[in-house]
Amino acid sequence: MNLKELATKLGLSPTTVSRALNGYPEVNESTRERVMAAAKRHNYRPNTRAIRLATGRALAVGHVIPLATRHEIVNPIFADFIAGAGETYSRNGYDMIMSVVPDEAEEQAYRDLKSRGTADGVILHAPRMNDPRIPLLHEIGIPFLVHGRATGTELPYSWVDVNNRRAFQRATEFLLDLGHIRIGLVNGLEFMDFAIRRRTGYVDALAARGLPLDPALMSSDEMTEVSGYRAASTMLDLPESPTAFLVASMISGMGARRAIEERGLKMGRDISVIIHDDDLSYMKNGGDVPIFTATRSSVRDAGRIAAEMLLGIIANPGGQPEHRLLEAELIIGQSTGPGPRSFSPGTAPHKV
Amino acid sequence: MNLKELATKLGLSPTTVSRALNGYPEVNESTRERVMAAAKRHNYRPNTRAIRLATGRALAVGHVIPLATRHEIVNPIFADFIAGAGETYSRNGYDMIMSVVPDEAEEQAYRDLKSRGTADGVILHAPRMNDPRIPLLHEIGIPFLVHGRATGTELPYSWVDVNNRRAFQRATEFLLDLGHIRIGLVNGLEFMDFAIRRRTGYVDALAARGLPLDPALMSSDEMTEVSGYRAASTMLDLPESPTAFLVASMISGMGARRAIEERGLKMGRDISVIIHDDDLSYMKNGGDVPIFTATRSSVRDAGRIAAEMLLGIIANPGGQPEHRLLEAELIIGQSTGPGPRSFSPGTAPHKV
DNA sequence: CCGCGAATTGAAACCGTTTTGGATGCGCAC
DNA sequence: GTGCGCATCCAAAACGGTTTCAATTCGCGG
Repeated sequence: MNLKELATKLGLSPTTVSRALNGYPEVNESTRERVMAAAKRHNYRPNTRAIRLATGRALAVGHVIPLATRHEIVNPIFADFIAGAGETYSRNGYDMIMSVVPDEAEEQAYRDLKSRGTADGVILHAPRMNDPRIPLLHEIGIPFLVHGRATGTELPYSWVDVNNRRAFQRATEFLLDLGHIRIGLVNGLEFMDFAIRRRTGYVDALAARGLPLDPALMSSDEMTEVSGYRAASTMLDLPESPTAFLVASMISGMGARRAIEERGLKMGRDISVIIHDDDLSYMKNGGDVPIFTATRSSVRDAGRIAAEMLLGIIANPGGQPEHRLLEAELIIGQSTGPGPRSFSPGTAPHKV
Repeated sequence: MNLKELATKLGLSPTTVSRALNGYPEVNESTRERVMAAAKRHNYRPNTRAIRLATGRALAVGHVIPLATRHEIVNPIFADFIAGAGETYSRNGYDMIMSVVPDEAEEQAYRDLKSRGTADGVILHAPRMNDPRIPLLHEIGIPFLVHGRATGTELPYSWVDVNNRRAFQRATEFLLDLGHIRIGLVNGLEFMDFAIRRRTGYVDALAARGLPLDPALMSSDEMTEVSGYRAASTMLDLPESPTAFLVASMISGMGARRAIEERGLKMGRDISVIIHDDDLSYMKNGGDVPIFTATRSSVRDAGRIAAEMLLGIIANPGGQPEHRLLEAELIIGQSTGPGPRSFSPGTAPHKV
């Protein structure tokens, strides 16, 4: 059942039927009702392919995923981000199209999205420092929104990001307030923008209290269980081992916990741990009582917001770049407790 | 730059240019070369929207993801499956479109995919027992392929699946051969088809050795760290606790390990653990020496295969349903060791 | 020299919508 | 009665390709 058939069935022209269905004002209310009713009765769905061609819009948003050596980093949070964004797209009648391409084909993938008219806009994932994709997308001239930010990029662009620096700064302060002095940082790979910012937050917090930085207490690697375990193990075996950890993800946090427990220590009592929790639907940080104390920010919400912002940009391409900085909550769980300083007499705890 | 412009620039008709580019035989070789060169020079990309309308094909495959209460189950493996499938789509010039919809809108989502012409076929994820979506897709008349199988469904359908029953049967036998008699099953939710089959494998292996089933040693829940921990803890606290576990996923395996280590036991020495490993790119089971002994089957490969099969079905809609059963490997890691039986004199170990 | 088939090209229809640019009829003010 | 504005509808032209059907040219056998 297509528009023309529906029109003849109604004794109307396709023009009128189209206008009636799309809510144009120049059609008689009674006609409109008749059309609507007939459309529903024959359950007519307009052919998307024709709409796209006629309107010149793709009614779709693209996500390019390089099949990269290192894209594992994105993966765990990817599903949730997609879920949030996809929800928004569906609600607005947009399709979400995902291009999984070999690393070296990423640029071409973006170009094709534009030149073949497959997508009206794209979301850029996992930005790195000086990310070359941002100038690229500018050059191509396709509306886009970045999930995260790219340190070092001068060109303007719209983004949504978690305040990673602030989150890790607060987490560090929290540990310091608890009396911890030696705090290990188990960070993600530091060419990723978010990891750089988290490190900055950690460094700033220590500096603000006049505490020295110890390179031995700062590690950076993929956020897997194994690498979390390794980093924590190494630090725990130091002569002056840390009494607390700041860990970049839930998964690496589980590795850190393993290292701790393997040494007969108890997390939350002997060693404090704070993780960053993306609030993934399949990886909940406990129930009402969180297992880990965490800086939490829902990546699914971020996806929703990102999609909304991008649709806004698509609708109004000329506008100013928009930014949205999401604050992470500090969730107190069972993995943190007082540190050595809180017991030393004469040392007053810092004010919060 | 569109076809018509390119044609005038070449002094040819759009017809000829189209044919030249699409490899039709009735065009002079020298003309074809001229056209190809010009197309490359002006880097002409045919407009996908127009192609779709003209050919009546969507050149896209749909994945419907219900934003469900329980779809967490799919999530962790979803990213990898998608990566595999998406790779295949890209190579074949197909788009992957994902519809994230509220639970109750799932049926409508499939109908729309067909009636609005957005997709040429769909992949059905995470089938349950008597899954109603299989008759639905039949009724709609859209080519589809199921990742997994649906016990209880009589209608024919194409699928790709891991031999879950056999994998868990072998794993159980392996533990039995090691001398374990009391083996705990930490399964996924048993309305999911794969969980049913795994349980069957476990049950069959025990039955084959004439061993009794103990309901207290069989649990079923979501595959999270916490529920793995809970299930293992409960069993370990039984008067007659198990000496080995069969666990449905890497994540719940990490929970089980925590329960074990929390009790001062060592995995691989005191308690054996076998998990199922989907070989997720962001969740590797160790490096050269796997941490967990595991039944392993790459879900990314499954995605690749699924996509290829589906494209085949789309190209040849009349054909017979195709099936592909993937065997899981048994990977020996550090989490398994001899059980109590292997020490009892007079009890010969079973043959493998 | 004519006719025929093969090779090569093109004109025009088509895919199913939207959108432009009228048409038509009617009421109403002058 | 004429002109004008308004409400309502429609024919036809897009959109950018593919595909059908026909035209043209050329070589060659009879």
